[in-house]
Amino acid sequence: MSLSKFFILCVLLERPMHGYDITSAVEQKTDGCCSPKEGTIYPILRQFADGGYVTFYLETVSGRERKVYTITDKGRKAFKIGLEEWMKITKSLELCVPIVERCC
Amino acid sequence: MSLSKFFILCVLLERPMHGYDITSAVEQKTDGCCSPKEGTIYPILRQFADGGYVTFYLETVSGRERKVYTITDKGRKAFKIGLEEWMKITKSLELCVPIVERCC
DNA sequence: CTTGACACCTCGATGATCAATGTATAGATC
DNA sequence: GATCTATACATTGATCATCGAGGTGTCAAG
Repeated sequence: MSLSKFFILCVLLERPMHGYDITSAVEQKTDGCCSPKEGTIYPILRQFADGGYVTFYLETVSGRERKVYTITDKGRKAFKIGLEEWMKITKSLELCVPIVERCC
Repeated sequence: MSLSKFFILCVLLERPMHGYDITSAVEQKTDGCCSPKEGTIYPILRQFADGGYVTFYLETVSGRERKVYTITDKGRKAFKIGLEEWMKITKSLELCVPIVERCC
């Protein structure tokens, strides 16, 4: 799973969101390190919807139509696996912290 | 910085290594989540050498020639920045742990 | 009535990565 | 002594991920 996909699932975990909103949520969440553009997220969201990782419903807010995406159980499980991997890697990365502190 | 680049710098932080060795070190370090292939690491290592992030010397071990790569201060600094970003993201990801524990 | 923010989308180009292949040596196995 | 496996370098074309730029349309502010 790419980082973009991982973080899209991550922000949807908090609350349902529409695509445009997801972009800024991911950027915020990752402190600007991961900021997927529209050309990235819309294809991923369709993939996610096709694969059953998210569902969406249409909403019309002041004349503008939105697709609001909600994460499914399948999506949550996929994210959980990714999260466990992230934390496992974090543990071994923590050993590097004192080394870089010493050198830089 | 891609994850492959990040983890290559990470394993070189521990000790100088030759390319073939880096592959398995990264795979170990990341628990198999990130396992860059030869077609990935050799171009990156050349990029790193060109950019001054690593240096290398030639070594001949039982007839076989090796390039042993050592991380430089510049490489360490670059890794440090990546590591700080990683840890910052980890902090906000930690908020997700109780949520996925509850749901899955 | 134009500009900017919102919200969707697509497409070609670029970049990252993989899978496959090639070269060569050492040492083990048969 | 032929063959196989592991080590070690490297390149190549294919594929996948992502970006940048553009297009559509609405609404509100200036």
